[in-house]
Amino acid sequence: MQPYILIVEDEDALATLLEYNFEKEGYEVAIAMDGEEALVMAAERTPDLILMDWMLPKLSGVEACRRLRRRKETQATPIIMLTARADETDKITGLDYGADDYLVKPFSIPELFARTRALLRRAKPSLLEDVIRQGSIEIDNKAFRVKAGEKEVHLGPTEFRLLDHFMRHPGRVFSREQLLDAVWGRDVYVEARTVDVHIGRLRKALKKNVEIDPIRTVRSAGMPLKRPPLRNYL
Amino acid sequence: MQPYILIVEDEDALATLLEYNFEKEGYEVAIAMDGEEALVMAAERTPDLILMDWMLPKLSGVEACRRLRRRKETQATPIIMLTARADETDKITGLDYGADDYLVKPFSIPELFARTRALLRRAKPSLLEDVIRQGSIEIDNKAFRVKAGEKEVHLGPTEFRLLDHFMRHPGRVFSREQLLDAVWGRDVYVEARTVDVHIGRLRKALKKNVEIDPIRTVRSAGMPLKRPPLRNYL
DNA sequence: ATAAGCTGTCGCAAAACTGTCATAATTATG
DNA sequence: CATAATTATGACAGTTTTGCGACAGCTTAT
Repeated sequence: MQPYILIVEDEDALATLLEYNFEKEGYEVAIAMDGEEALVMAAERTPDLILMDWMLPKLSGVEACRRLRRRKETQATPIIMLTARADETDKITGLDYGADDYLVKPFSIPELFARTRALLRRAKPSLLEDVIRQGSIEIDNKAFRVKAGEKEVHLGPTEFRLLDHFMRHPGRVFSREQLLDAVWGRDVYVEARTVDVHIGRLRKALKKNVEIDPIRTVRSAGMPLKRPPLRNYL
Repeated sequence: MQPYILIVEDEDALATLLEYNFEKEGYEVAIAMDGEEALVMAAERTPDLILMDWMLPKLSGVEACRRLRRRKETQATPIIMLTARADETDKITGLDYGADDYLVKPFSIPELFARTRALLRRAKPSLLEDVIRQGSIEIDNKAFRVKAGEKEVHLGPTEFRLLDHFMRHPGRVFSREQLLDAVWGRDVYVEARTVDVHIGRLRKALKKNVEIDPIRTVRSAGMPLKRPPLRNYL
């Protein structure tokens, strides 16, 4: 499953920016606007990682952090602190507050991702697992293998990446353009219909071992709509 | 449906860049090259959000902004200002000009998206909502799925958009013309009666799993009145 | 150099959707 | 209750879009 991240940030713009980026990266995101809300939300559903601002209304990040540590469920949950002042950083990672890492604003999104992944890898390696399962299909990014049903299936590189993309975004519908962007890469000039061909190849390869077609086609008609999408199932 | 954004920017390169990115992100985009055009276009069709350059030919962004605020339709429309100079920023969000947010050039596209989403969430949350439930019907815009009762229903693109439109405006009555505008798109020439046919198809599709007809017909007369409507029920 | 595996394009057939009409049903009205 | 208005629907012919086999160009392994 996708890692579930709780972002605790009162500044709307930053919260949204983070939410946007994390979601795009494949995380499931929730936002709390202050320390109290954070505690409530964390209690409701234990996050896999918490991203918390140092300064927060109602209940400061420090205090929230401390209380989270007291609860059994969130005791080991990785917490990354965001702080505006570099001179606070020492204290943060100290034993006092129990944050696992910190970033000084402004920070770069890629760096945040890197640290997030690092902590997640340590705390919940399974979440970053290279093996994704979806229904009766299983894809292993590390070993470059795919199993459908029980048997192993051989896919070409492109089909593999395509399947991987679908598996990482279950249930979502993508337009040919989006798939080209995500699977072929931006700035690659390929005919949009080419996607169809590869979808076809992927389907054919999977079909041999799987009953129902895992890929659903969503049609869109001409004029007013701009999305002729293709999507992953379950 | 997709949020409709009006971009007011005279510099062609930037305008195109923005258009490209927003469309890719799933927005419907229109571009105005100067302040006057912006006013005209905003009057023609009220945008869900306006992105406006600070410096514009004919009518400055500031003035355009002010005038937009005077009109009832655009009074609450979120406006993001783009400015080249950081030292102007204070004034922008001040009460004087009424912009809701601003960005200093150069800005990053993700940040622009983030702020856009933030403002839209505040102003029109329903626009960003992916799944809408209404009674026993559920429509998922991300996955392009519709559930009625418990079962999944397959709809053609037009029926899907039609249902989506109804679901987003529960209880409201629309004339055939309004539906054509909203669902088919402006400037599409289709016989008004065609709406009936699609309503029929939609009904038939839903009927299979839902007891009562969720779409109510409201009759009205021809000439003097402009509303022979069809509407969504609860 | 040859074979084998992949890729991106085409083109055509199949399938899915559309918009109109004509006709049946309904609802309003006097 | 009969008539006029309006909407519901089945049928249909025309389009648009997707599925897919065929093919030629490349790259890599042998």
